[in-house]
Amino acid sequence: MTDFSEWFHNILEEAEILDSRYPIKGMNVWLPNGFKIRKYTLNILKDILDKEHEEVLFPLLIPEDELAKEAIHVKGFEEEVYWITHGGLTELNKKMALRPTSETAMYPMFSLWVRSHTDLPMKFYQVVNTFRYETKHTRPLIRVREITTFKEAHTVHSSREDAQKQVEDAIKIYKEFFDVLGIPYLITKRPVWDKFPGADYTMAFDTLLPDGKTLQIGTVHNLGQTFAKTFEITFETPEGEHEYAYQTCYGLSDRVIASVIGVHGDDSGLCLPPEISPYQVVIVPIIFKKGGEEVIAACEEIQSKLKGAGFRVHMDDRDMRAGKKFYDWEMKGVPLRIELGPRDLNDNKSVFLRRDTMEKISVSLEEDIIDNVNNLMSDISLNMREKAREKFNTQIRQVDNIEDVKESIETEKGIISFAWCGEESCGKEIEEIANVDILGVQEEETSGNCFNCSRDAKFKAFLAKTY
RNA sequence: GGGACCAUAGGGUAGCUUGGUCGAUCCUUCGGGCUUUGGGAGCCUGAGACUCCGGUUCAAAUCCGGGUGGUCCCA
Repeated sequence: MTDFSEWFHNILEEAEILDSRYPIKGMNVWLPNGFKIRKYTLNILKDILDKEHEEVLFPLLIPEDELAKEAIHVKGFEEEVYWITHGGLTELNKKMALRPTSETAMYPMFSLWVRSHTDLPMKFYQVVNTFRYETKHTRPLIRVREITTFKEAHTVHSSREDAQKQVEDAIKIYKEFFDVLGIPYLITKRPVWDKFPGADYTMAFDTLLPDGKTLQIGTVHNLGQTFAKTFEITFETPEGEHEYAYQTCYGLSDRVIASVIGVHGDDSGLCLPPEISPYQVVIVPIIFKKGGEEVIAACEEIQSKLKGAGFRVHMDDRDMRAGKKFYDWEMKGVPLRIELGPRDLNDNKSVFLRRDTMEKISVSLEEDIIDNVNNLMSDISLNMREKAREKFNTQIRQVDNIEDVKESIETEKGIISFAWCGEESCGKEIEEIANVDILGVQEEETSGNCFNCSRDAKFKAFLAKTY
């Protein structure tokens, strides 16, 4: 994978994930295969969220005055809001925004819903499309004008501690989710100048793509009482007082799919975790003129067994050469391929090929195929996760001198950890010198001095080239 | 925020500098036919393109301006 950009662009098309030729910059069409990956991925997330959250759906349009209410927040988005100015030929009295995110759509309603401390906590999420007028270089799934899959959760609490705990819970939820997908991540607290507009602080998940640049794949914000004050979200305490609520919100987007593709993919194409692969098993019958029926019958039997056990199975009986089918399904990232030909049938066996290792395994047809496939699937998941994590870890390294950063990042890319004082002016300086972004900090005990300004180091911090 | 480059069949490209040879090249893809099938088969046959708007010119894929879209670099 010498040029990730090109590889990524090609694989989206070849694996029929999405069609980026839609005639609006930064807007793409989900194709059936991509849509399935998206669907199964969402199912995993929803299963986790549904334990403690309620799913809701808010309107796409936000009236101008609501969007403008929270000054800091709106400032953060003003350059990239799409506006609806007309209804038919009539110019609207009040413009309406296409949501860039839904705080200002939801919170006026929260203000109506939240009355008493007994209403709290409230935990909602929705999966919607959001719009941002990107003027720079867009790229499918990574930087788009229509985020087609924005999963945003919003919670309301009666105390600062509760909100704080929710942030931790949200991080746990996202960890669990990314672990299922085998996507490694670095969790940091974003620097103040890079937090969500209006938030007290922002926790973020970053992963690494094959070109050594980090991709932000999830964020968790503690909103404190900022929005509650703006939108008058108050509750009555047990003592009969009225207090502003405490809020959090956290989100994931299409970038999750981009990271699955980027993190696990290789020169053969996609490599999908079984959990989200549209087909988990593909059966390829090797057919000759003679004996074709027996081979097909044996394949069909395997297929129906596996389908019965709940696997997503496909038998590829297209009229082409077997080799072509092999390349095709490898490119599409199907975790397991089962080949069966007359020779195998004679020996009462079949050939398995696992996509993650490209390892061929001879499997007797007498063994319990369901157990066998089950084990392989969990093995593949596990191996993919570990392989990705290992690779990720080798790309995080510590650098002790600001002088070395620029060269280190340019030659080796990846993520650099360093001791940092935490001062904004110093941070901006580091970003300028090294031509990178500071991802954020981890708040653990740190001794020594800031590697730039030599003041006492307060944090272990991370920097990288980012998307 | 600033700058550079690019746009030719579904995808990837040649042609553009020096306008006419273009009725546009090659690979792939797609349709039909024969033959094949244990790692991208072969042969025959057919389909498919000059981004859009305007300008210069006897003549524009080719030159000029703008729109849209794409790619990259710097802040």
